Amino acid sequence: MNEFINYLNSIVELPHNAQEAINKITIHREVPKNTILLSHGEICNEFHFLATGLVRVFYYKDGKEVTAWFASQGGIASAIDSLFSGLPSIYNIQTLESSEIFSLQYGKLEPVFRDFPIVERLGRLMVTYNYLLLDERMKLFAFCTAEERYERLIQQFPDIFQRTKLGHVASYLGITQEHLSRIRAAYKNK
Amino acid sequence: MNEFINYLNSIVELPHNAQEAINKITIHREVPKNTILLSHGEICNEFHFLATGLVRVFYYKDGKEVTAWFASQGGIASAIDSLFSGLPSIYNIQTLESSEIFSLQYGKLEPVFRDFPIVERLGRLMVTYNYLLLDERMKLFAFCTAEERYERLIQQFPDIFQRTKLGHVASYLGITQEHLSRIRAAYKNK
DNA sequence: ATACGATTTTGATAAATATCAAAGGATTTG
DNA sequence: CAAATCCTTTGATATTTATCAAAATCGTAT
Repeated sequence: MNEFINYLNSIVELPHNAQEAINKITIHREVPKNTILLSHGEICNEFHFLATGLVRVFYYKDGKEVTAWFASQGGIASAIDSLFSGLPSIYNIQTLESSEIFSLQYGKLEPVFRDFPIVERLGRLMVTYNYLLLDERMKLFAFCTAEERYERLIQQFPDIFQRTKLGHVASYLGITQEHLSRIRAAYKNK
Repeated sequence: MNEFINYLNSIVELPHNAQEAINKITIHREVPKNTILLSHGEICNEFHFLATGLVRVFYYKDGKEVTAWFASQGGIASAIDSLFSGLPSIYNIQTLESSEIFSLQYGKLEPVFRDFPIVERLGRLMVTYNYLLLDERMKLFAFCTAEERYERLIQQFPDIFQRTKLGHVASYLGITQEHLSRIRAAYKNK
């Protein structure tokens, strides 16, 4: 039993042989800081569970990097556009800290789904949960100001500014680095 | 066989008995225009497939209605926050046209999942597909201007302006009605 | 057709955010 | 430790979008 299986079990309790089957198609490794796990244009066929560390998922818009997602301890990251479609991804995945990662090879999951319907359910619940997260984020963008988004972020991820550069966070919030810097400055005087 | 089962079959081919089981927990009805299918604060336990018509999913932000989603022919609509969590929803669902709707009673799905693992897969793929849709929408908001969002919308949903009021569309695009009106005006001179 | 209510557009102004440039601070490296 | 590089902040200005108010348009019921 490892952190990844632990995590999966917390969503749906898996029988031992299903755990084994998943372990067999999972790669466990320590990845140094600033490693590119996926470059855009490539096909993504794994998803990553972070036992420790920090990664970002980002894409390019008009030549600039835009952070789509951060994942840290206990979080997952992948290029879902490609993972789910089999087409090349627009996303890049990069470690921002040295990270201990469990990478599940999605392409090898099919027989596991077939042998263990419970894993199909696990997959459904995981996507569902992440849908809700994205829905939250969506609402935040659709009708909240940059400042409200900032507040929410530091609440959910208090140490993010200590762990990565401002520019990465700014694009995650959908604003420029300068604007984020000013929001933070205004915040200190409260 | 009906439109709803047809739709499900297009995602995953279902054996006949699974189709039956789903049909048994699905309500088929014609709903008049402007009907509220769900009010915020209620628990949502069904999701709706639109054979014809148009609905919007919306919530309140600072007293104002914000459209989160439109669904028309062949689309689905529900208050996913509640459907997936069992908690009261923040969303409202309203028909904008008289609509022919298949409403699947989500709470009765559990035994169907158990009897037919293929339905579990169907569920996973449906959530997955909708995750990708939401991801698209998210990217559109995170780093595209209102005008780019407008362009994308008329491309995907050319007749939306004929079918509902401007205000509903504006909040879907994350802008005010006035601003949307001006974008449209600027567009005509092209 | 006319009048009413609802919806959309237009106008003036204000607020939020971006852009570009430069100045400060950190951090790394020789 | 100093130089070089990278990152963050600050300043000035421009653009985008919101707000509030009024005018124009549309749809519908008389």
